[in-house]
Amino acid sequence: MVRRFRGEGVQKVDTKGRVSIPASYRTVLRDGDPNWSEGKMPEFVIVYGDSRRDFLECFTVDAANEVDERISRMPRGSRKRRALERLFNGQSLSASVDETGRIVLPLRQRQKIDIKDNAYFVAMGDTFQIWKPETYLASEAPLDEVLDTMSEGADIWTLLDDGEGD
Amino acid sequence: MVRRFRGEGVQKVDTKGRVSIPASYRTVLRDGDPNWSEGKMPEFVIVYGDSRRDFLECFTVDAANEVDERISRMPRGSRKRRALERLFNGQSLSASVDETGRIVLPLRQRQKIDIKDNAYFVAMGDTFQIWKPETYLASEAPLDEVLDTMSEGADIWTLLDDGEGD
DNA sequence: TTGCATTCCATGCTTTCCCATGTAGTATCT
DNA sequence: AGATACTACATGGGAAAGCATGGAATGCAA
Repeated sequence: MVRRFRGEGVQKVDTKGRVSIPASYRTVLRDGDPNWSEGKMPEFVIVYGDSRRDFLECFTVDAANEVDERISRMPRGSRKRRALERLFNGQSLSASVDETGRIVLPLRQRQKIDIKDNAYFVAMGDTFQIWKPETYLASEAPLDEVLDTMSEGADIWTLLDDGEGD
Repeated sequence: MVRRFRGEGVQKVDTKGRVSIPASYRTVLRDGDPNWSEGKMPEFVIVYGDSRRDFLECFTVDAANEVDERISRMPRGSRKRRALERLFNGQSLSASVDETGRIVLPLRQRQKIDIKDNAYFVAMGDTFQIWKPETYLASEAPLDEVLDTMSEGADIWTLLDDGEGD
């Protein structure tokens, strides 16, 4: 079992686009980078996608390789495969953490998700996401309904037993 | 059957957020950590959740993996799954017991449940919870009603036979 | 030579590490 | 039984390391 990203929070983005990767994420990135060795800093993959995506999705090298592999098992030339290839190979970039624990988010990507000077990091198990804080809050609002409509005092973990459902 | 957490009680929290994990819990944490080996200290996962939660919920690594697995079997992108992912991946952190049997509760999490210098530990079978003592007492009050309504001298274990119910 | 990206250095703060102490409870010895 | 030695646990403090962040200096290219 591989170590998983955990936790969420805001990080500052300076005028040059530099952002600190939360320290706890860095160790996961390191563990997930087969090329990493003592003294070097880990690399990872940022998928930004097309205009429909309003966040950046970040993969460890291992996780990215796994996705690549799964794509390569799809029927060559199928529409689904081509769509995934465009997203995952085309609309992505690789990044490398620097000695101070930061990466530089290129202007293009910052503009894409409309980030100014704060970025919201959210762990998602084997990936993590980078959002404009306001966008994230808004996107999560619908989920609050799920919680709100649960009977008072009910334990959210009961959702685990609900099987399918919406 | 895995070993289960038992017992409850207060522990001091110092100015740095350090709290001793009750010794009896530590052995359970150790047994529930597949990565544990002689000499190392066990890790576990703390779920803090959103503003609706006023306690911290702690999972052994094994228990956390099981939850992760169950989440991963839910339909991708469904609201329930996303709510659980946010809770379990995003609003959580992993902790590691140190050589003196303590963990550090980050300031953010302490403030979230309004803990100052005492924390109340409550065993819940395969998890345990950390509460602000006063909050816990208040939350337990409703349960007293259950007992109050039982006929005088009745054995509380009869509840076990009542089946589902409220 | 102005704009942007990459390095290097600087700082305040948080977290970790290491060592120390008090107190039970238990074991050992006489 | 009583005194002494041990051990495990809960807790505290100070020093060192790590982290998030900002700014200046350097390199490079349109």
